[in-house]
Amino acid sequence: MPANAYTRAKQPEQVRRALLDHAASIAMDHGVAGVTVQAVATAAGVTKGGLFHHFGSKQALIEGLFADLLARVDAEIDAAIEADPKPRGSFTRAYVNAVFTGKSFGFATPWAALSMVVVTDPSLRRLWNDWTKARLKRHRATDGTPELHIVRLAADGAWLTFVTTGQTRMSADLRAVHERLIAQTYRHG
Amino acid sequence: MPANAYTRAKQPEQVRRALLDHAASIAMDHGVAGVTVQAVATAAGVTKGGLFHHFGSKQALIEGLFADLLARVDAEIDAAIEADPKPRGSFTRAYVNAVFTGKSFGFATPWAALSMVVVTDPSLRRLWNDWTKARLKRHRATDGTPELHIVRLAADGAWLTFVTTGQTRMSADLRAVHERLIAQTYRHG
DNA sequence: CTAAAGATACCTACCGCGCGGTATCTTTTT
DNA sequence: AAAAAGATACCGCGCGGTAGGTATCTTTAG
Repeated sequence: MPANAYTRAKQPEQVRRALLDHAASIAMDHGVAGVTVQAVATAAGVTKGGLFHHFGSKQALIEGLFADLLARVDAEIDAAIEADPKPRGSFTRAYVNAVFTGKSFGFATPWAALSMVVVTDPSLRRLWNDWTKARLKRHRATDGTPELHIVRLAADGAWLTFVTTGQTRMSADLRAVHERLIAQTYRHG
Repeated sequence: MPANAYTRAKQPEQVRRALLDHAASIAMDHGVAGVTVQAVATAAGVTKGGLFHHFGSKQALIEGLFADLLARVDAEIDAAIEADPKPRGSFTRAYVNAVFTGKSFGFATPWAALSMVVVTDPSLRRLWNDWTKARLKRHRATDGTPELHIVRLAADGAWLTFVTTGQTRMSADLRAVHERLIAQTYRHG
């Protein structure tokens, strides 16, 4: 009934969420270059001014998006580790599975677009490095071997391959690599 | 002696080279975002108009740069394969060595910055994919096993790690991974 | 309970900047 | 003379960001 966006009910939490969600969506559909302040605001049904109220700068928006996505990955990996009966290599398995078939970290996620800007942007790079570093320290007892390290690196490489080939679905080749890497986490060094 | 760039001797080949070289240099120093038409032209001692005479668009400049760098990598890898006494895994070894310590493809090269735009830009992506595909087909007899595939993927992953951590030199950790991967190319599946 | 007062949410309108690109001119080369 | 090489001056566009207004919500004083 408002007809005018001015007079509608104010729901800051939902607007903030909408901004993050649409930013992620745009990144997925049109690449990171498509993530402009104007585009995100419009998609979320808000003006640029409104966006800048929630995020003081574009940088802040990107960092917010990144942190949001990272938190989901974190939860997903924790859940996977907990469900894994075998402690040794459990983190590596969770990580590999997350990369290949994860709901929040797999190929068909905003990460595909976002991972590129992570490389570019120093502050995002720091967030990512802190995360990996903390994870590594935390699972050093179960996943500290060089063999498992290489397995994780290979998963990263597969990820890179996927991104550069621009596929939308996993090829049979990648599936084979996935299986092989998982199997490798059960081998003893 | 010219004082005025107008009256200096014209050497189109060298100017073209200078444009590509400085574009690469800028990409290394200031990231891919720093590679603007103006910046490249100025660095090469030419105006924008001059640059556009050699490259009809920025896209053409980037593609030219990419092709140029790729050609060097190609040569380096060919040389490494030829110098390798053992045929089995020779391409994988050449590739891994190129990634870790290569003069034209390693960490301290313009590739670190350029690889990001490769992911973004569809046409560059195609060039890269064609290259890898051709290489893979060519060395299928000696490097076609899944084990070697994973080794190459791990090298890519290590490369990604290096880029995201923003280091300028190789860590001891990465050196260890390098050795391990090379060793793995000598193992029989 | 009510209404003023303040904070919060959001919009409209604008700005400066640097980008890629073009048109046209001058000089050199062939 | 003609073509190539390069300079100069300009343009439009979209970007991130700002200023100041107007709603709605929350708190508090009477």
